[in-house]
Amino acid sequence: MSPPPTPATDTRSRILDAAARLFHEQGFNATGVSTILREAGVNPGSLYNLFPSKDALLAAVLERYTELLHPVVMAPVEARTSDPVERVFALLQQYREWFSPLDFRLGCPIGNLALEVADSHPEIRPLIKANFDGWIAYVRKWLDEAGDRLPADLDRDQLAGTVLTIMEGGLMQARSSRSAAAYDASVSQLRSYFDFLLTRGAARPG
Amino acid sequence: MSPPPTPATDTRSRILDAAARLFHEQGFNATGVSTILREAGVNPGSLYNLFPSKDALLAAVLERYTELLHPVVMAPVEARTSDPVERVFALLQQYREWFSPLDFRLGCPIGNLALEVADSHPEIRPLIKANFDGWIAYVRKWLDEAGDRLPADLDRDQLAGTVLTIMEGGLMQARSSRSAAAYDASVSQLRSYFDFLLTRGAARPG
DNA sequence: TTTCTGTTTGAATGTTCATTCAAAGCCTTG
DNA sequence: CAAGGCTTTGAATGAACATTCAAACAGAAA
Repeated sequence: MSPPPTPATDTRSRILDAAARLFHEQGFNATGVSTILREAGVNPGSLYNLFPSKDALLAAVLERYTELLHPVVMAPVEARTSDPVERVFALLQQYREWFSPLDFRLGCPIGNLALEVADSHPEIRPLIKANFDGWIAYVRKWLDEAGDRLPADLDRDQLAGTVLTIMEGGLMQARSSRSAAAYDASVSQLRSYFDFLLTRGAARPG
Repeated sequence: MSPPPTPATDTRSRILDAAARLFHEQGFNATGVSTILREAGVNPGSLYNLFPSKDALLAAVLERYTELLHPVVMAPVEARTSDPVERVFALLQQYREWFSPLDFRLGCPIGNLALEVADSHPEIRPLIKANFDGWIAYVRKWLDEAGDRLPADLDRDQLAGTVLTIMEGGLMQARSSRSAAAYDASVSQLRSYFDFLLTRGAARPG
């Protein structure tokens, strides 16, 4: 799973760290390779020895996000609560806690890239989709684990996707207003919807 | 309301049309001024005579979107149905009809810019927020018009914001997967939530 | 016709961009 | 120690970038 410890591993990590941070803070197009080089403490030749192009570096950053989804995003959520329904809201709460200290100046690193490079970089789009799919799969798993607390006729795939929709759409508005209110509003409405679903699940026949 | 017909009015329109289209298709940073000039059939001096900078041009594009919100976005929706609740879903349906013919290659022009330039261009962010606020205000108005069909204790501001969340978050996923499914899923869950709210409104005491 | 204001022309500017490459260095293997 | 292959160095390259400006032009006013 982890690559062999060749001399370039450190360099590769430093580049990926710097690139991921800068792409998140400034966007892909607005981040110059020279800035990545400076922040990573590396020369152009080293970067281009490891990554054939800036686009390939972006691809590597997105592959890394996929790898980090469990340890960085999902494991802390699952450690917070064991109730599958509460895990959904713990996940949404975690994003709030990550971004509200910065007044929502940054958005979701994947979502930002999704809107910036989705149709200009055909080879990147699948990597973004893979991140979204992985994220949704966890939510979907939790909804499954909720079993018959949720209505039997509920489309759980749809609902899992909607949780991501709420997170991304809410974060976008929070960023535009530099305030948590819009994010909280959407999460609060989702909670209200879940309350309804749980009532309907509890009232099931048989 | 409309500017006086000075000779530069046509030029200004052509530039704004081209810039709006290109920013939507390619993003702000990925669109070169030279491309805008070519597509608008205009020379650099003309553009810089009317707009002091590329950033100022972006600001003008966003002001124009604000002006077009009613005639282009909301009036067609209000013409489609007079039922205020159905207008919410007609609005969401309209975005689907705009973007599905292009396989969701483009996203919401405002949303795209929101994530791309929100924190690098401080003077632009309020213009994005104004667009969002105007959009939400229509939804909010419709929710008001629904009167006691909706529960009295419903936070209608929150719900109106959530409708935008669903649109933006759904569109982002539709773009990443090049498919309407993710968008439809979120709209469908919102419909289910509205059905619940309408039931609860109808069942009100008194 | 002359003057004036606003508009357009388009070549030129200087900067920043992603990328290249020959040379030097390092580290492992024989 | 010698050989060979990654790895790093960092100056150099050419393209694309946003922007400028002096000069030409257009149309209205006097």
